[in-house]
Amino acid sequence: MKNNDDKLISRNMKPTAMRELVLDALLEQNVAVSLSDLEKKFDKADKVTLYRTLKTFEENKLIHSIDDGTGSVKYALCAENCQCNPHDLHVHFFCTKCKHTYCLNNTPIPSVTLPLGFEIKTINMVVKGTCANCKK
Amino acid sequence: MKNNDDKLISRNMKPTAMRELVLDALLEQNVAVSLSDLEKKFDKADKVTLYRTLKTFEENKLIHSIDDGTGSVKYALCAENCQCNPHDLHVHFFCTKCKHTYCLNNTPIPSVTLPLGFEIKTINMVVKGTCANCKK
DNA sequence: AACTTGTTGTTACTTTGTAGCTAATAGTAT
DNA sequence: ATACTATTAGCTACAAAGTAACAACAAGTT
Repeated sequence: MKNNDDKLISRNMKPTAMRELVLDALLEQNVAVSLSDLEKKFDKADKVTLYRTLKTFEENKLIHSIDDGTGSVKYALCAENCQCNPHDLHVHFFCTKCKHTYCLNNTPIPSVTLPLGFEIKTINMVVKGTCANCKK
Repeated sequence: MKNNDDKLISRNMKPTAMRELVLDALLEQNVAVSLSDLEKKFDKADKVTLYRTLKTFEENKLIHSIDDGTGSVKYALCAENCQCNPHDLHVHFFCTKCKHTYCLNNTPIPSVTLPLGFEIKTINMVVKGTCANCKK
């Protein structure tokens, strides 16, 4: 628990009970989670509070959001010192069978050359298909 | 108008008035449009009809959908003989200033190497930043 | 103890996307 | 032409996601 507090503090957030709980939940997952996933997990907790907890985490770059095309945004932990710059970003994978969204942390987003005058700030790259688990 | 009919017919759709209208609207745009954009444009037309027209177009690969992360799916015309396979796909660009979503038709999606066991079906790649128009 | 600031809970509303039914239209066979 | 069939269009209604506004609470500070 102390560990998680440190994570929160080092990202300039007060380590409240709610935040510890949500951070714990994120830590024990190997796939990205949505707001409604969290709602199901903590069915006593308020939806808006969870929502704001995620937003706060995101603002402080503890987690990043993934728009995987399912209609609900997913969230996953950032790497230790991530600043969410384009070169920090990795590819995400959505499995159409198990409906899980993975961070492919070892698959950086390839660089693209844009037309003249277009300036990149960030990239979202989602590959869809079947994951290693579902292929078996 | 005959032109558009051909486009519809060659993609196995009956050239109805509604479809011609929507196709026209898509043709005259150089940016991707959302359902609500169309609703504003044709404020006499029913939202659900527009919705289904887009769905039909998409199924028949006349247009493709783009999830640009704004929360509303955008649509844009496919190239003449597009089959929407991974190698047919191009990068999309969302300008955070003018809020327009562009098809970068000349910017194919770079290939990525996935971890073992992951099988690709399709890719969505959206670059966000400032477009050439807004940079000036 | 009173004040300030940040966090949580409640309610309520907007926007997207969509299902289900009905009405209109058109294409086909008698 | 008429009746039958299949598509397409319009209407109503609803669920889910995201979020704004405000009140209640907690915690730290003078």
